[in-house]
Order: sequence, then C-alpha cells, then structure tokens
Amino acid sequence: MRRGKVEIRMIENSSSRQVTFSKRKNGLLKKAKELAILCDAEVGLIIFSSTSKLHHFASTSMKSVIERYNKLKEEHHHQLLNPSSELKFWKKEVSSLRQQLQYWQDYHRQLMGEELSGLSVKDLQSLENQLETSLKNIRMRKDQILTNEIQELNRKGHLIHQENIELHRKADLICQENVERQRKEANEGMLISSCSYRNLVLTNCG
Amino acid sequence: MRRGKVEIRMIENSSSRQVTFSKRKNGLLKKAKELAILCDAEVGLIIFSSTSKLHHFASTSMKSVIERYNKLKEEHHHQLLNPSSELKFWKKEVSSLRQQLQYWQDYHRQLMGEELSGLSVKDLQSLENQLETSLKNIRMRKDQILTNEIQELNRKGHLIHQENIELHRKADLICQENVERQRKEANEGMLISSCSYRNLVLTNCG
DNA sequence: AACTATTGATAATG
DNA sequence: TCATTATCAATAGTT
Repeated sequence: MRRGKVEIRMIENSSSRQVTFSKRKNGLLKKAKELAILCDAEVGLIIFSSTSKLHHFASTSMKSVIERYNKLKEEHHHQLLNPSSELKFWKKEVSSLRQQLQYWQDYHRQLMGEELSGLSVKDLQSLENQLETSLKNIRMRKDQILTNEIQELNRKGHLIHQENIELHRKADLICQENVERQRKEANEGMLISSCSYRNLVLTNCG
Repeated sequence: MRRGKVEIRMIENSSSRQVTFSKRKNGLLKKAKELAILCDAEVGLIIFSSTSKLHHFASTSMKSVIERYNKLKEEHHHQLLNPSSELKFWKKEVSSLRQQLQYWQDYHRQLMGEELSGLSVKDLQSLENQLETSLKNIRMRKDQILTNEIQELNRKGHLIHQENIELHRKADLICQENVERQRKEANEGMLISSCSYRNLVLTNCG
C-alpha cells in the first residue's frame, strides 16, 4: 500500500523498477486500447523496456499509424513541393486507406460472428452487447412500425364498417319509405302504372 | 460523477466523445511520460483523434522510437524466414490445430447431448448459442404472425370496401329508379298527394 | 472549465 | 510472477 503520492523520478532499484514497469506498462496499454475504442481514435504505442524488450499496441496497425504520422510530418515540413513527393503521398494514402478498409472489413466480420478467433472474453462481451443493443433497437423499431400499421388498418376498417352500416341504414330507410308510400297509394286507391317498379323495390329491399 | 463502471465501447454522442477523448488523451500522455521516467523506458505514443488531429509523445524522439521498432520488426521477420524457427512455427501450428479439432469434436458431442457433465464457461456459451437460435426462430415466427395479421386485415378491409361500393351502387340505383319514376308520374299528369315523400327521396339521394 | 462521487490503477506487501 | 489491499489517481457525469 502506498504511503504517499509517488514522485516521478527514475526508480533506482532495478527489480522494483521492473515490477513497476510491468504494472504501468499494462495499465498504459489498457488505457491506450480504451481510448481507441471509446473515442474512435487511431492509437499507436511503442514501449521499449530498460532491458530493450518491445511492447506495443496499435488500434489499427502500427504500420498504418506510423505511415499516417510520417505523412502528416512530411506534409507539415514540405507542403506541395515536388511532384515525386506528391506521388509518394498519394501512394501512402492509398496504402493507409487499404489498411483502414481491411480493419473495418475485419470488424464487420466480427460483428457478423464470422471471424471470432483471437478475441478475448471482454472483446466477445463487447461484441455481444453491441449486437444485443443493435438488435433491440432494430426490433423495437420494427415492432412499432408493424403495430402502427395494424392500428391504422383497424382504424380504417372501423371507418369503412361504420360507413357500411350507415349505407345499410339509408338503404333500409329508402326501402321502408317506398313500402310505406306504396301502402299509402294503395289506401288512396291510386293505380301503380309501372309494375316493374314494385318488383325492383322488393328486389332491392330483400 | 460516474454512476457505474463505464463500458468500453465507442461513445455515440459526438461531443461527449470529444470531451472524453481530451481527458483520456491527456491521462494517457501523462502516464506514458511517467512510465518513461520511472522505468527508464523508451516510449512513443501516437494518437489520431476521430477528427484526424495528431497528438503524440516520445521520450526520446519519435524518429528514434519508430526506427528502433522497425529494426526489431525486420529482425523478427528474418527470424521467421530462418528454417529452424520456421519448423518450430509449423509444429506449434499443428499442436494448435489439434487442440482446436479436439475442441470442436467435444463441442459437437455436447450439442448432440452425448456428454453434458462438467459444464464449463464454454459449455454455457454453447447453451447460450442454442438459446440465441431459439430466440431467432421465435422472433421469425412472431414476425410471420404479425405479417399474416396485416395481410388478413388488408383482405378483410378490401372485402368490406367492396361491399361498401356495392351498397353505394344499390343505393344510387334505387334513387335513380325513384327519380325516374317521379318523372314518369309527372309526365302522365299524375298528382303526388304527399309532398313529404318527394323531399325525403331528394334528401336520401343527396 | 471546475467539481466530486466513483471507479480504476498501483505501490507496498506477502 | 501472482494475490491482496490500502491508498492515490483518473475520470464520468454534472454544473
């Protein structure tokens, strides 16, 4: 347990320096990875221990990171100079883009569950969570659309049904009026000149 | 203040992603410097933000770090081309493939329900995959049901609509017949005793 | 940018 | 190297 805040100066004791190196190196690599994922950044980290052992991390590939870095540095130093350096620039750009494309294609295959080797439990958990969330949102959206569609159809169906009932009512009313009228005419001793009309009324009211 | 442990996945919100990037980038750079000082290490760190802005740190110089890195990588590649190390590589590969084969054979027997004792994390994963498939089938079924329901509603709606049209047609026909009849009666010089009937017909046919 | 409640990292220790 | 734990550092969410 630490007794106070650590002073940032070279650790004299070789073994404790190595222990601290191991711990802090792992912490640094972890945080580099997290930064790349959380913030969609391209990160490259190279560490040589005091015993000249290499440790490194690159969110895409170290080649990509270094090329991008060099490209930016070159641009910064001699912008728009000779045509040959411009050609070199574009070639590097193509190389960088190809690598990025490869990165995203690989990532996509992982999301599709097609290429899951070399992934840790944490990575798989992350993928799973992403897929779960994605699926959840897609399904919620889809269900909402389908439910709305059903509601709309029910509403329209109801309206048409109401109109239907209203038409039935009107048709019945007309028929009844016609029947009543016929009765009245009969009671007043009037002659119906057209027999076809009576037939038609009866047919329609059946 | 944070409410729970943060999930390491890309931050969707752009502004909070930028804020987090700024904070974590600074933390990472600080820790890279500390590691270099505390442990006498040569450290190079390159960060490109999602907006392609460069941030970097090198304990010596980036040129030195990258050159050292490349040199080591080249050496490593040469090692792979060495026949004895290549043999070692292929032996490792065979061992790895054998293990994978064994794993898949065991996995298959478990899926077939032949050997279920001693369930490990891998076994639980297998079970989970089965559940996933099951869920998929359930959802497919649900979608089918909803789609069928919509089709059925559309069908019924269409039928009601057709009936509606037919009723309109019939009502119109009755009205027309009534109007025609009135005209005929008028032409034959017949008196309509009830004025209310004429009004009613006109009302219903409007 | 400043503020804190929390989590996370890690120095010391076994 | 690994585990534990007390402590400090980093930082997510908020103002």
